Amino acid sequence: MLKNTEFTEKLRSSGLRPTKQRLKICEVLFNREKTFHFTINDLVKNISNQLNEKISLATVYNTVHAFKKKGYLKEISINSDKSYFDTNISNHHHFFDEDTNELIDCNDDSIETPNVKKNITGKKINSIEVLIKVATDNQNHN
Amino acid sequence: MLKNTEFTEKLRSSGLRPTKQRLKICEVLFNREKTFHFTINDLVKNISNQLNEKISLATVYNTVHAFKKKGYLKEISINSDKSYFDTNISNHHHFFDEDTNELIDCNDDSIETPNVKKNITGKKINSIEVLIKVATDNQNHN
DNA sequence: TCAACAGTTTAGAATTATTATAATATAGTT
DNA sequence: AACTATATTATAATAATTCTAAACTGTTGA
Ligand SMILES: [Mn+2]
Ligand SMILES: [Mn+2]
Ligand SMILES: [Zn+2]
Ligand SMILES: [Zn+2]
Repeated sequence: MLKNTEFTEKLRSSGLRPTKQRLKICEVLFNREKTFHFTINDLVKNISNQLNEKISLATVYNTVHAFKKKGYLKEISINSDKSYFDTNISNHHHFFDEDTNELIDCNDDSIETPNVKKNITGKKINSIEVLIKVATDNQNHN
Repeated sequence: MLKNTEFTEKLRSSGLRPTKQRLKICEVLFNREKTFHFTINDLVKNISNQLNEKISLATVYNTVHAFKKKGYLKEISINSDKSYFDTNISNHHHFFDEDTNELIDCNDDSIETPNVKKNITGKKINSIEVLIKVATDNQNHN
């Protein structure tokens, strides 16, 4: 549970001005026990629920992208409809529940990061991510 | 190299009427030595290049989704901008070159499908896919 | 053979996530 | 306080995708 002044410091130290919009978004995103996944729309709803003031949609996009660039968020693409963001910035993998559209972190005891035996020449590996799609086992034969 | 009559049979056997649009799309997608990845826009361009007639965008979308539903194509989400489709329907993994936005199949000697040690209760695993993002190793410190 | 009908194609409109614009406001600095 | 770079905002623009509803076509069975 970071305080407001700590967010201020964190933002300033990464070259982002601690505006009241950014501080509020920090509260919503990082004042939590557990990490979580969200869409921009989820975040906009959370902001108007948990806080009195409104933050413009453009600012929410700007801030999320700024936080991603600074490494405070990760972006996850499951389908082309919308982007998911993750406050868990550690290297980890995901289950995606196709029934509920829910994204769930894999623990280390669920799966291990696979070993890349041959990489593409001249390229650096930026990330290795496993996505496990699951659904209820109802045998649909359409 | 399948012939037109073979595509006709394939379509009919999966409950899709072999219209001339679908047969043309089959030619463009499946009359190849190697599998490949494409976007809807790529496919539309290929159609107007390789063939005389034009197929409406709505039909291209309809057909690609129908083929995906029948298991003749796979959809891959790398970023939220657009969907990629894959004529390689086998279980395999991908490199994504962030410099060129190119999607490249992993061979079995590049990576092995990771083992899922614990699945979510009551759910069936539909797919396990690894995505390796690579880029040129130029040390950008912005 | 051919009428009937379900399935398909199509142009264009609608939807939706995201990005761009450009005017206004604010934070940090002197 | 004044200055300047940054940030916010409402709104417009963009772009991928889906929807609509009218016209067309493949299949079937009388
Ligand atoms: Mn889709
Ligand atoms: Mn994006
Ligand atoms: Zn996660
Ligand atoms: Zn592939």
